[in-house]
Amino acid sequence: MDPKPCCTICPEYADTPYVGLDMTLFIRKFLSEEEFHDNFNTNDLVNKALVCFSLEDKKPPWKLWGFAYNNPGVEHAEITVLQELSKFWRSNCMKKDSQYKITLYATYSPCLNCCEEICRFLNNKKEKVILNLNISRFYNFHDIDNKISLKILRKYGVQIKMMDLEDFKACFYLFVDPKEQFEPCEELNVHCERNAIELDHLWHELTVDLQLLGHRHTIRFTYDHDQRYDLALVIVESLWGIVKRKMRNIRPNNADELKAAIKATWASITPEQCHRLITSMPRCIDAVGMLGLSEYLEASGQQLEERGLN
DNA sequence: ATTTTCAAT
Repeated sequence: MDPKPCCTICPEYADTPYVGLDMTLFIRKFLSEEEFHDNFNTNDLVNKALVCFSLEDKKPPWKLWGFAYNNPGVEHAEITVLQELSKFWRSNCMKKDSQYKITLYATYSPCLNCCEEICRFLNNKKEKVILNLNISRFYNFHDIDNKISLKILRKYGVQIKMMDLEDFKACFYLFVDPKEQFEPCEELNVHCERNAIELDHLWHELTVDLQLLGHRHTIRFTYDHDQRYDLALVIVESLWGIVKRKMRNIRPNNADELKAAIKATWASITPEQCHRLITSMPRCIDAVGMLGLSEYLEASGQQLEERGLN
C-alpha cells in the first residue's frame, strides 16, 4: 500500500512546473470515499494532512475548489492551498466591491507558521474575504504555539470551528465522489463534543506552557472575560515567540508570578519588535487603539503615536 | 492529554 495520496496531477496543471507541489494539489477533483474516511477520521493516527477548499463570491458556482495534502518535509497542506488561491487572485480580475468566501475543511488545525501565512494572505487582499476554517482535530496541542496561533487567527476574523457531525457530512457531500451514504466514524459525536469544548476553553484561557520555563507540567489558568485584559493578553501571546526567548532564565513558581513575568517581559520588548507586530497584525493593533489599550503598549507608545492609534 | 499528530528513534 502506498501511504501517499494517489499521485495523478490535474491535466490542466500537467505542464506547470510546480516545485514540491505537483503530487499534493488537486484542483477541481473530488476525493475518493476512502481518502475521506482515511483522513477525516477522529480515531486513527494519521500522519498526513488534508485540506479541502472552495472559493466563492456571492453566487454559485465555486470559482475554485479542490484539495491538497501536505508535501512531506516540504510544505504543509495549508500553504499549498494558499499558494493556489494567491495564484487565482493574480490571474483573475477580482471585483473590489464583491465579497469572497473561502471555506476550508482541514483534517488538522493549522500550525503557527500556517496561521501566519493565512494572516498574510488576508492582509494582502483589498477585497472583503470571509474565511471559514473547519477543523477535524487539533494538531499537536501540546505545543503552545499551535494554540496561540488559533487565537491570532480568530482575532483576524477567521471563523474557526471544530467540525461536528453536520460539518463532516457537509464536507463529505461537497468533496467526495463517487459517494454512498455518509457513515460517521465510531464515536464521532463524542470526539466532536470534546473538540468543541476544548476550543471554547482555548478562547477563554491564557495558556502558558511552563515546560518551556523548565517546569514539568503545563499550567493552564483562566483570566477574566474583561475585554481589555483579554486583548492585552492576546497581544502578549502574539509576541510569545519573543517572550519565550526572553524568559528562558525566569522561573516563576505560580500563575501570578508567571503573569507578572510575562507583563515585565512584554514591557521590555523593543519598539522594533513591536513594530514587527504592528505590521504583521494591523487588525489586532487597530482594536487595541480603539479600545484605548495603549497603556499596555507603553514600550511601543512611539510606534502607536506614529500610526495615530492612541 | 483523548493524543504515535503535516513521519520516521
